[in-house]
Amino acid sequence: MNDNGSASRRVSVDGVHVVDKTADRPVFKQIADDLRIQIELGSLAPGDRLPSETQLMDLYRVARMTVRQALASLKAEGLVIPEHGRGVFVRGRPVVRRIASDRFARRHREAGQAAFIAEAEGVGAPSVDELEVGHESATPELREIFALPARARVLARRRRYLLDGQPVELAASYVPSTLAKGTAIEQRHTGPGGIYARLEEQGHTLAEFTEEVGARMPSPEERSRLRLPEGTPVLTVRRIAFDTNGVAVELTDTVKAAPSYVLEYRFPAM
Amino acid sequence: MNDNGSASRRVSVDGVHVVDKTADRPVFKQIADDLRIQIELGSLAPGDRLPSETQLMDLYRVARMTVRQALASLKAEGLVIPEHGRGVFVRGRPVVRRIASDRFARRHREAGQAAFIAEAEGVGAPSVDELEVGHESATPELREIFALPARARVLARRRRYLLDGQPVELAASYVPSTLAKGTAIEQRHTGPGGIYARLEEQGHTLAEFTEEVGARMPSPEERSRLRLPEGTPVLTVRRIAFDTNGVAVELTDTVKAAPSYVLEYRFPAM
DNA sequence: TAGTGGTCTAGACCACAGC
DNA sequence: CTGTGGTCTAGACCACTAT
Repeated sequence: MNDNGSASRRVSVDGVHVVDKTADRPVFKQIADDLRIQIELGSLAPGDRLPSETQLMDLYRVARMTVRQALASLKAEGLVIPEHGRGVFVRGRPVVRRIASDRFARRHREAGQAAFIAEAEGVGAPSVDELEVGHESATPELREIFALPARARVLARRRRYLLDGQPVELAASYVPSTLAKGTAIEQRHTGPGGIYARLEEQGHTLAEFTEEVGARMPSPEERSRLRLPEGTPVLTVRRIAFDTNGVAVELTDTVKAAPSYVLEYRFPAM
Repeated sequence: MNDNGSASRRVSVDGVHVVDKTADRPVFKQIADDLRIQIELGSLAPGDRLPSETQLMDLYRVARMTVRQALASLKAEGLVIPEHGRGVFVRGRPVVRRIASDRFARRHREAGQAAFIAEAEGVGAPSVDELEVGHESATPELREIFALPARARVLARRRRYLLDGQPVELAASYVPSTLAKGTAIEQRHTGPGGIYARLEEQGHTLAEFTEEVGARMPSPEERSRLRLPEGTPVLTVRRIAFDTNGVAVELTDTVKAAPSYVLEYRFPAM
């Protein structure tokens, strides 16, 4: 577990947790290890407050910046969350939302449900926020995916999804302007079944979706829009819808708070 | 982009990048913003060295810890990588490995290729490392998935995968001991086609896989085993193999360095 | 040897939460 | 008001890299 084999020792002498200041392993890492072990073993349970920085200074006989460096490690690992003026708390297990890959099944569209609504079923009250709809010039990447000529335009729909008022997902959808013109896709409300239902009405029967899943750290803007604590990565999903001619007709990029989501896929062993 | 609207200003006076120490936005965030913008705009390109901490102290007229806090933000975002004694460098775009969901197709097994080998095709020289094989008692979670009685045991295979000598993935596979007993699954080398081929030989024809994809920050142990720089999340994939009776016969948990991987899935629009 | 980042100290003042 | 974490300063010594 330790990089160099010199384990941190949890020795208590007169209430002082002794750290070995001469060891190869930095003191702040020893303190972080010590606290991490207590979290993993449950003596510091989810929701519990860690000792205050002042208390930790006394406990380990170190300067405040050393304590803060140990806490910074735990924040970066996503184990604790600091709350200004209140304390540092052990992060609770997030409520995991399982998202199954049948969320785009035609039966949902026919039932008038857009994908996010189908996902949210039974989980909470879904809503949409910060909706921006407009035509814009296609990036080179989008032009390639949609096989569009130079200077082509796309209809972009950017929005934030909320569940019970909490932001959970950022999404940006793109449809070639030529396909969107004159349809409800250009409207704020796309109608029952969402974009996909409107595309099918226009004769673009959908045949297949592809999804590319990745993960990374959020930008500061994404962190604030999703109200993410420090040390929380995001899952990115790029979904492309293809019609029966194998032509890409729609692309959606989504960004989700990672530890709160699990994406489920199933495929035959063929 | 800014939390409070007070933009950081890149004003250069006598070579000093002025930050507003009275602004609401903390100085270290203003410095981080400044550097982030230069990275995003390309005036600091991937592989470039940032100004040294000493230079940044002079540039912004702040104490060293303030500079270090700004750099710590950029590290946590995964934008830069510090190298002791050399400098802080802009992280290059990682080589993305696309992993398609046909990697478990029977044709690969029949061609004698295990999944990781099929994945690595054309990417580099794959190898396996730190292989541990042994029977152990099943966790409650595994007992539930495999529908095993209390005190049941599983065969566990833990290993690290390398590509061109670089660690890229940690994996742990589990098969109920009753299914693995007496087969090559208990051996270090499972033979052509891997575990799945052996299970099918035993009459457990595979029908379906499910995968659950998530992301989180790595533990210190995972960071060191995957040689991950700070600020790098991991993708977690749990795959379960079901036989034609709908019974779970194998489970594999994998942990991959996130920004280097994209998982691809495709499914019909039905 | 000089320059770099890594660790640590001992202070200071501030903003926020809760009594 | 007290206690909490957030920010910042001005030093110090160390370990690593490159020359």
